[in-house]
Amino acid sequence: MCHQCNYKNLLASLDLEVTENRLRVLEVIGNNSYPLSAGDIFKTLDRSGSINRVTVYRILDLLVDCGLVERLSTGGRAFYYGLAPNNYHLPHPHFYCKRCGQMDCLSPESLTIDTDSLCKTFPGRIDKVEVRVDGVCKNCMK
Amino acid sequence: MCHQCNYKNLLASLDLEVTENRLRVLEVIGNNSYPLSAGDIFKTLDRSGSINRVTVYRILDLLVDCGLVERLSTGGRAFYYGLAPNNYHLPHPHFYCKRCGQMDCLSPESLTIDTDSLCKTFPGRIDKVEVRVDGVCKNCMK
DNA sequence: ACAATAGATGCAATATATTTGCATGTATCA
DNA sequence: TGATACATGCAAATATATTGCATCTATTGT
Repeated sequence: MCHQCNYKNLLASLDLEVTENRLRVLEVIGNNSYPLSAGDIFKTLDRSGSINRVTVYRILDLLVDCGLVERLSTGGRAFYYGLAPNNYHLPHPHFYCKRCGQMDCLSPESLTIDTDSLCKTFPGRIDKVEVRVDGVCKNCMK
Repeated sequence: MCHQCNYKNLLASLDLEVTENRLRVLEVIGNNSYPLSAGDIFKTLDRSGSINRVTVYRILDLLVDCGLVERLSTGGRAFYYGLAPNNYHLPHPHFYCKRCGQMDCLSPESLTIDTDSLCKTFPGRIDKVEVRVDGVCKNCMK
């Protein structure tokens, strides 16, 4: 998703303490081309150096709250995490394979949606619009 | 969502045994104007006459598998269930209030999305496209 | 530099939603 | 009518996430 972001600066610019663990979580998410579950992230990190599962959850909550990371719901039970949309990464839909559980990013143009009129008329607050395509991926179709 | 459906016929037409419990689950879902969680459905049913929580889950799985009911993911941990789209109920997006957890149906026109080109070019199988708007509802904004 | 404070992390326990195994009851079919 | 398949219930297990509390670490004010 993003190989050029300076995660240290990103954290600092949001007045968040720049800790090793936070950087590691951000890097795993940012270096991956598709969203990962908290469990995936934990496993990856724990291999490269010990970390507690709860710490991962807490850092994910933090990063979602501050808008750096996007929490995606799947057709399955776990949330998946990817870099949040920003100037360089446009919002885009995701594909979720119900067979292998992998989530893929679809291109921002693959499914376009006009949210303007809804946002104008909706009598509450709209934070985000999530578009997820469910099915079976190429690999699992074989 | 639907007050005219004949649930007995619906089940029978799909070669499913028409049991009291299945009818009750279908009625709760169908008579409600917004999707409900398995827990909500269980509580409603258990008040009007005993039923086991697991039975509710199993019936929901069955109804989703046979296409009568749609399983929706939320920004929260539980799935919500509503009548599946059909000739009379067009597919439509949903609004999820992260504060009170209520899910509402949005009109099919409120957010339109063109899935044709994706469906034609996607190298796997596409079963459904789920569009969810997250935010805070009118009530909770007060 | 140093004590005081806030924040980050870890560990154990807990919560929540869902699923599984197995026993029993009920409907359907030959 | 008996055999079989399916539906249901109960208890236990599982998967994911959260909380409480203790401890460690970084930051701030002096």
